[in-house]
Amino acid sequence: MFLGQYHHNIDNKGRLTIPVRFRDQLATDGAFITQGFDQNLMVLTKQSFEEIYQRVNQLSMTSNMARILKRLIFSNANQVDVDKAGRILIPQYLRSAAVLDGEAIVVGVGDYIEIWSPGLWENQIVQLQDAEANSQRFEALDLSPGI
Amino acid sequence: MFLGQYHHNIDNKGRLTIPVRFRDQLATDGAFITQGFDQNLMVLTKQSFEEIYQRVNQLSMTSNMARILKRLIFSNANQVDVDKAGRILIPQYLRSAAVLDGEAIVVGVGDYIEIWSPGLWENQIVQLQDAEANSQRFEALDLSPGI
DNA sequence: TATGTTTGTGGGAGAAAGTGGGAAAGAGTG
DNA sequence: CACTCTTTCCCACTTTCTCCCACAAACATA
Repeated sequence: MFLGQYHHNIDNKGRLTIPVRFRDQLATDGAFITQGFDQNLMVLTKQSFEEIYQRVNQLSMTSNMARILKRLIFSNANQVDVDKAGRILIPQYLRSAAVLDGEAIVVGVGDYIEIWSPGLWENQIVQLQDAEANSQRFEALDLSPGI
Repeated sequence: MFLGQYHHNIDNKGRLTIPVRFRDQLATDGAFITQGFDQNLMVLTKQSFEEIYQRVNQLSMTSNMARILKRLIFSNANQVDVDKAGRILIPQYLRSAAVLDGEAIVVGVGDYIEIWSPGLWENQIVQLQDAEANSQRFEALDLSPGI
């Protein structure tokens, strides 16, 4: 389970430190990085990535949207290894896709990890802290038992 | 069951003492802390949190609302361990989200625990003690037995 | 009242995490 | 084949964090 948010540097070789709490889950059987839907990056465990792979591949090839989605996810995907110092190497084209330069926010969102440029993450926080919107969001989810 | 309210300090390392009466329930199989709905924090047992986790994780990645919900819930969450002295470590981003600095009110609200900054808790108390409002405001909630 | 125990709080030492850079290995090019 | 540029691996430093211990206050017990 990936939880929490961490601020880390990206050095001039494009390496990003993965928070300790995330490493084991990624290092066990490899991980994949690809472009997200919101000008961010996603890091997925092998298992999660293969699930998505299956699901996306079931989409019809004749659908324009499906083809675009496939390109977005697969053409930008890359297997990543966690080095001895706990870092991953982010390819240049992904860094520019997510406007990453020097620093990044590493966010745990349950099954996978998101990587954000600090500025864009700030925008997200503003959205996330909108109390009124949140009450609607949670109503849609209906979390009544439990909470 | 978590009941009562306690005033404790947060030291400059971000550690908060958990009242003795709450410890056993949290320490057994770990606990999770996350942002609440009213500028406070919630501490949930593993069991409660996993219920939410399952629910939220089933949402589709291609839904914008689903991604926001995941970020809202998971990026602000963290597993916490109770140390030998009975304290938990509250991450920096959660301390600032709940305006915690130096002291906190730990409140038991049944299934889970809330953590408040003393000032905001005072506001709550004022609202809670408004007898006239209390006689009216809960009309909408149906507490009839047997639901 | 004296004594022992539990709870809350603070701080210090050691370990671990994060970060940067250099050298070796590899790929690409003329 | 030689050269250059990039990539990968390894080492070292600094900072942060975590674990452990110690003290003080509160409480209970005799």
